[in-house]
Amino acid sequence: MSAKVKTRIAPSPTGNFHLGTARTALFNYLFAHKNGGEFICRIEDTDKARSTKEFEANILSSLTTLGLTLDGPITHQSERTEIYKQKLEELIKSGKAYLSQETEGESKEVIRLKNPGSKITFTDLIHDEVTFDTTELGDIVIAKSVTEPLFHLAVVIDDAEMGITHVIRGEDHISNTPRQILIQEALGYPRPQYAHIPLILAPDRSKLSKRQGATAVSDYLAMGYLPSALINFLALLGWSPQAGKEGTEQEVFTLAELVERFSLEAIQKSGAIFNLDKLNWLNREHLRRLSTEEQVNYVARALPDVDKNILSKITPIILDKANNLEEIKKLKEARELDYFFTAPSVSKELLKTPEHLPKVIELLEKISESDWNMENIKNAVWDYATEQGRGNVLWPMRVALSGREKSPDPFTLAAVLGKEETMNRISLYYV
RNA sequence: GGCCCUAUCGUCUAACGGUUAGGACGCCGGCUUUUCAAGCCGUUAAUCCGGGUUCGAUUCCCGGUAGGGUCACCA
Repeated sequence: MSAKVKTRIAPSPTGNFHLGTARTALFNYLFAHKNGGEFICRIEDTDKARSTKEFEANILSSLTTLGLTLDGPITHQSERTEIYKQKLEELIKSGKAYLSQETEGESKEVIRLKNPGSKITFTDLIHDEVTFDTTELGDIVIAKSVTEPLFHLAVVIDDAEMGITHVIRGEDHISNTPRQILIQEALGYPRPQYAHIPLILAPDRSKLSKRQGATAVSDYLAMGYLPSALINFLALLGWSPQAGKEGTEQEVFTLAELVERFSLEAIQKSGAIFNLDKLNWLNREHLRRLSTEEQVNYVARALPDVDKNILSKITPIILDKANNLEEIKKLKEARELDYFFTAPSVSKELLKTPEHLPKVIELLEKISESDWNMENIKNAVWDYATEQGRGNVLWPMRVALSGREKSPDPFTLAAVLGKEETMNRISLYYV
């Protein structure tokens, strides 16, 4: 009989929710759900000096926004000193740990674990057998005092007491594992299954840090990356849906679809570089899958001052040009969107062949207000444009409307601007 | 430096020991109802090196090299 699968994410609130932690959380979530188990969160706030409530709030809200729901209450290590104290006393009583008088620096007492000094081999679900010689570790410090447990001790006690069956965490913890197993054995706890996932790397293959740019999930959320896109991207970083005979070449997934396909076997052994190009592509893909209303609301986040009616007309055009909110803001700052709101002033040179404009006006005049749409506008000028050379007619028409060398096509522009505004703008250059 | 982990296109990755080494992003090129973008199509591009084992190694073993992680009274 095997116990029900239970996984956890154990962030310490000493910084905003990191991309790497998010991916670890995702893999824990996917594994638990795939196996009908539970996924929970434990806040590791034993370092009172560095932990803050603000960071904790950032971590929790990021988790929620990403859709990584928890299957149990959130626990705080700071509230569990009683159990640590009890276990610590137990260890000391049995002689497995002892009070050690430190002579270096200020002299005071800490609690050390008596290290039997053996080789420890554990099975890692991703790396297979891993062996460490623990002799060189010495007697490790497990607490500053009976009421001040250190990381390794707290982790071991909590994982065991909370019934964690699978410890899925970053590879940076792989060398911590033997010392935790030592504590585990002293306490008589069973050993959970371990899976150490490779790290996320910066483009220069170094550890992803603030130096190379944003590392917090909340930063990416603020830049307009959709939670679903972020999840999708993180999943593909180190895990492959192509592996195995059930493999697929599909790349765009929802969280539910990821749960369906996930397996630890398909996780890569080596580190993966964070590739912004791919994230942008995925964000676009997820943006396209949003409903029209959701898309308009999305664009509104970057253009809060724009009238809703206009916004709903230009949303498809904007989403054609931008991958995220930042890019939309840039379009606005570069005045690329101005022609949607105010008539441009256009130089005669840019119009190239304005002599065709009178005819264009004549043709457009025949369309009634109620029939004013892209299809009809195009039909109205198309034959004339084809006859005169399309560029000769379409170019000045488009430039009169946008004032720009580059812009959406004239039919789209005219439809968005409406009949009156379109006629006014073109009439300005009536020769 | 000790210990540990890792090594397929630029990047993310696929390939029961037998494949023209596949897909995706990006790049480059082409197509389209002017331009830009989008879209569609296509091209370019990889098994770190050296030894084994084998009829046959991307795949298994050993060594080297390179990269990463870790060596706290942080987590």
